[in-house]
Amino acid sequence: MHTRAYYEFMNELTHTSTPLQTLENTLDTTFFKVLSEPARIELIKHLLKLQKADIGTIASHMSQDRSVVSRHLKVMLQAGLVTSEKEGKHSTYTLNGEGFVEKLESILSIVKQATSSNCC
Amino acid sequence: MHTRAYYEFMNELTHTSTPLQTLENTLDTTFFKVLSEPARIELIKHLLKLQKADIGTIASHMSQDRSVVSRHLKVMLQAGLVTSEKEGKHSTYTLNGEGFVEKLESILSIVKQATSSNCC
DNA sequence: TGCTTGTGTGTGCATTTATGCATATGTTGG
DNA sequence: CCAACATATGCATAAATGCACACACAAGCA
Repeated sequence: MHTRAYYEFMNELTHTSTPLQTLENTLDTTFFKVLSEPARIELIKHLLKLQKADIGTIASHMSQDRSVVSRHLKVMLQAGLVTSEKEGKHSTYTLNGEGFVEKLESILSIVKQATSSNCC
Repeated sequence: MHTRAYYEFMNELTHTSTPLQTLENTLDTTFFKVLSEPARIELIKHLLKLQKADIGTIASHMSQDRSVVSRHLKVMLQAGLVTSEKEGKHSTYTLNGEGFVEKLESILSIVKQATSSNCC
């Protein structure tokens, strides 16, 4: 399952414009906001270890309640950082490693370009 | 002028450990928190254009008050994203483009490693 | 020296936002 | 219908923002 935001930021990766304009689009704060929360970083860590897991399993490794973990995953899902899959009663979550890396690469590329001497 | 945090994260770049441990150290939320605020992204944009500017000049391009801009710059200074320099009555701020890029590169490197199949 | 102006920063305050927790609701399988 | 899981919803708390104001400090001038 992919959200609309997921396709939007995937589309961003191939989008080109003036450096400063592209920088503003790429440095969307939502992506960073997702990563600015320690609980979500811990979530990412667990997803890396577990590869694919339901909320109950993830929550059992954390101090927070299932409902809290669910909300965090919802945010990460909207940002395209994780993908979810319904398997009957369970919903499994997986870290979107590729999307994560690609997003970082696009940010790095734009920042490099914007900070180069012959940009602005 | 460089803060203690600046040297700390510069030191991080050469620090090596197990992938998951390094990931936890590298994905420190403070760096992302700095970038999760739209006003600070706008600040970065202006610093890119102006190269080097005092707070008054920057604030004149933004809707926020000088005191607000000052506080944001303080946060970015502590994160090592900008550097400041005192020139008599004025304090000029400059975007630490190199540090920014290096930080992103180190994050990308760790995430790539952590999300590779033969990591955990 | 003493005063004033301009610049940067600290602080109190109201508001917004997000978190965590508990609980309720929804949904699927048995 | 019940059990198990996920998710939605109030609610209290904490944290950050923006604003206004006050303070600190350097520079210029009478």
